[in-house]
Amino acid sequence: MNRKKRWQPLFFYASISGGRTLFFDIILIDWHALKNLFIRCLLHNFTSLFQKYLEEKTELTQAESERIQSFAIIKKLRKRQYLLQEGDVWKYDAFITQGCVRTYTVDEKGGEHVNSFSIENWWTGDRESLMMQQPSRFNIDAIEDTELVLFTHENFELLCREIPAFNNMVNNILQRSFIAAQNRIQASLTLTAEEKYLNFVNKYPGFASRIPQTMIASYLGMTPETLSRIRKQTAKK
Amino acid sequence: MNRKKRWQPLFFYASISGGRTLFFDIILIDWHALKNLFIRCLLHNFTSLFQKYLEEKTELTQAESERIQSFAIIKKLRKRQYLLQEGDVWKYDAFITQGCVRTYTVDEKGGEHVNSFSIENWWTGDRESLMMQQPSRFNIDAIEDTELVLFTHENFELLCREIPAFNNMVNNILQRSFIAAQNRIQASLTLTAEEKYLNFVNKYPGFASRIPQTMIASYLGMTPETLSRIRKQTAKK
DNA sequence: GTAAAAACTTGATCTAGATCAAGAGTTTGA
DNA sequence: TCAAACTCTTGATCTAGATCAAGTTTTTAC
Repeated sequence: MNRKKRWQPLFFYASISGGRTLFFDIILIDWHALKNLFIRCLLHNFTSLFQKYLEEKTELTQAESERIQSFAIIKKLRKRQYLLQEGDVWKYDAFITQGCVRTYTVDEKGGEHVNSFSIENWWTGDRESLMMQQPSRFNIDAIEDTELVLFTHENFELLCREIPAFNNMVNNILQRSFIAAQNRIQASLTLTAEEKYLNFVNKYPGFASRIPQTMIASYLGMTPETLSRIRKQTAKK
Repeated sequence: MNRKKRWQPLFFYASISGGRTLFFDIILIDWHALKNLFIRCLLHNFTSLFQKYLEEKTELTQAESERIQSFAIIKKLRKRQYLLQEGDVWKYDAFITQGCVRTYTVDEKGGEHVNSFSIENWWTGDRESLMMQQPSRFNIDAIEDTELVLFTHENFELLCREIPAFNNMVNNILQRSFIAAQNRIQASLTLTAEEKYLNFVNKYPGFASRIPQTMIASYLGMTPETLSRIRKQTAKK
């Protein structure tokens, strides 16, 4: 299992009648950037991903769906831009339509500890700050350029009360988040560093190639050096 | 902060008019057992604690409250008795009225890893097994003699649908559980063994004297030996 | 296009906490 | 009531992963 090289060859060729293949060119291409480009081209309206998510997760009438959309606030983040900074009170429920975001704390020595990653089709934010209306201990910033749909918490609660299907969806997400957190605790208690990494790659395929290793190491509770060595070892096998 | 001795002296004496004190006797007494005895004497009906909890957490009509009680299944566990065993599917929502329970996994070497403790006024069970209707990876057993109120999940969901206040309470618990799990992850990533212990004692005063050290060590992700040494060190200060 | 800043790798050394072992105290159950 | 089974403590030793340091590659920004 070799490290995915960022730049990879792309071959251009044409198949001509008679079975011969005419070779044009090879260029080196950054697959990840290309994929992002495609996704952007396809999404003429980037909230449509949220629309699609709602359709999958819930059964809404047209009116309900429009009601939800009417409360949606669209937000774009450039890479490294903050969504939430430590000390601020978080006031939203946030759904990611495109991109990737990390939630982390900074300790007194300046070390960053990644608490979670969130990508398209996931929710992000600080529930504790939101619920208790207290300053957040977390920072949230964008790992890639990111697009979100925000709801103020008042609107969000209103939607929960008005639309049972929406409420069910929220409940469901919360349960899954809790289960995921439980599993993470379990992993951190029982697994070795190597097992933690393999478990992560296995559970979230795609994350590993998209998120800087330093951050993954932090998420898994180890140093970047250790992760680098583990990757080297596992690549051999 | 010295280790709490299980058997402690209790002095019997009387104050006589004129300021003299008449001394009777000293006996050694197990405060913990005595406390439990008192609690049991006071609770002529042990579901009343659940009743009290509901009254505190929610605003229910008399009818709603009776409806909830009508679905309640009372269960008693002796110390060490299982509530759930690995491989079984968990089908309830469970509220503890008295006692203490632990949730843990067993690894292939036979080592036990405590995932959580739950005491009076808390909920317990395996959400993952319940939600996905799949065999549980967890064991739950009683650390002390324990009394619970169970609801089958169907009844529980019925109550959630019927009684908005009940639904809100459940939502609230879930949010708090999720926040607690997040904080635990945070602690396990950032704190040293000693800090983890102090954080635990600080956050859950009362747990430390009630739960065997081996289990606390496991919960905190360290060996009993390490915890023993930490306790010795912090006692000095 | 290029210099500065990040991100990643590799090696040498160190340390918090694990493991192993053995004794003392406590609880359990026939 | 007493032996067996836990639970806790303490010491000696070991090790996974941290820390420190220096080189290489990749990304960023002017």
